Amino acid sequence: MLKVLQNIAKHVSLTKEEEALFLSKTETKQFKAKTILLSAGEVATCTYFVNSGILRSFNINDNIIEHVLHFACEGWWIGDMYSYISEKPGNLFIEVLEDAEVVIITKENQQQLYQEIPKLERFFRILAENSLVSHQERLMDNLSLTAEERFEKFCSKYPTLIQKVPQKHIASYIGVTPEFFSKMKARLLKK
Amino acid sequence: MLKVLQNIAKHVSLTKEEEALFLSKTETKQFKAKTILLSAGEVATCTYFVNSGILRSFNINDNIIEHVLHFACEGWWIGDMYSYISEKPGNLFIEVLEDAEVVIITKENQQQLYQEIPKLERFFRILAENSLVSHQERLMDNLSLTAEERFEKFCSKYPTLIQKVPQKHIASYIGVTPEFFSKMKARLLKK
DNA sequence: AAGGGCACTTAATGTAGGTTAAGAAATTAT
DNA sequence: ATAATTTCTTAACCTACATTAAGTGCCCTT
Repeated sequence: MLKVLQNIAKHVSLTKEEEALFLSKTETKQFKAKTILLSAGEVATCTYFVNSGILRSFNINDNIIEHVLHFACEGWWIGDMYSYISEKPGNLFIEVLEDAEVVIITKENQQQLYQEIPKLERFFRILAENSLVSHQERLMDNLSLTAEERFEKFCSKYPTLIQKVPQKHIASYIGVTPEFFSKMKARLLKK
Repeated sequence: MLKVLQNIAKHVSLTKEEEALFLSKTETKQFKAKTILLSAGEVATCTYFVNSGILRSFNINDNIIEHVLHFACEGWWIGDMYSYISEKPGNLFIEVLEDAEVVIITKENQQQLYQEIPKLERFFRILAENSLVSHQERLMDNLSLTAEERFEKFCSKYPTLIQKVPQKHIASYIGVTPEFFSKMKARLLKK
């Protein structure tokens, strides 16, 4: 079965007809690494589900410094929620880090789906709640843990990502500079 | 009209019967300042809506240092989402900072309400999405702004809170020690 | 295979914010 | 009112992490 449907089935169960309806309102596309799916300043009109590959969302501060908000690999959803719900230009970029296949839902179609399959309202509620919890945890971690502890937590939480994405992006996600990250890593290897 | 109902009406419209049903599944209580509504280690079984007064949620690190996750005053919802959805013991305390009147919904009742009034599923989806957006913004702010900038942002976002809650809690929310916060405030006043 | 960028490392130096400690001011309790 | 606690301030000193800068390795592209 398709990965999106499997993902939805984790929280709500759709009939075959509903699944077909859902799929008819989505589009699946392939993207090469380095493709930008969304740029800061644009209004986010879509939500993305990753079938394969890796994406990241990030913003750019003072036109110089990038901050990674989120990585998304197989089975994850990603988007710019702020821009999506406010329909205002957002601050996030969404970029393909590793060749990816992505399921795309436009906001328009998502709204229609909410009318036609109210169960999806529940699904996306649960998705938002879970995402909220992990953002809360990350926020508290940033307030109370050292960079080293945050890195360890990252490693145990996303073991596959460490080998696959440039470490400067992991540094950014953790909240340190690439230089400090490199030093910290060397220190950890000595132990 | 009651504040909770007004709050719900911002996103979905209920009939009189639905409103009555909703209210029948809630309980409104008064609490004195310093009351602890939820302690770390407990399973959160309720969500709270603040009619009046001020609450805060926080965790305690290494049994010493408190970190404020959230303030909630009139018209805000508060709870321990992690514990609430996982039904595991949580890390958060919820405390009354200023005598408060609080509308309480148990998880059990909330689940029933989802069945009986599917529109509430949408309401709480929107609530979670909005909360997610503000947590994302705060996370990025913690990564990219200085303490001073975060404080200024806090002031413009929650102007009423500054006079009302002990500044050590604001320091904690911002992510600095009370001592540094005091120094920073003195510096800002000189300008 | 050579050249040009990225990504990573290392090291010197700088700074935002933490820690410790002690006293002053403001609340709260008696 | 007075004592007791909590909150806030100030100041000296400390550290985790940032900045700058230079050098190394390595994937791309042609």
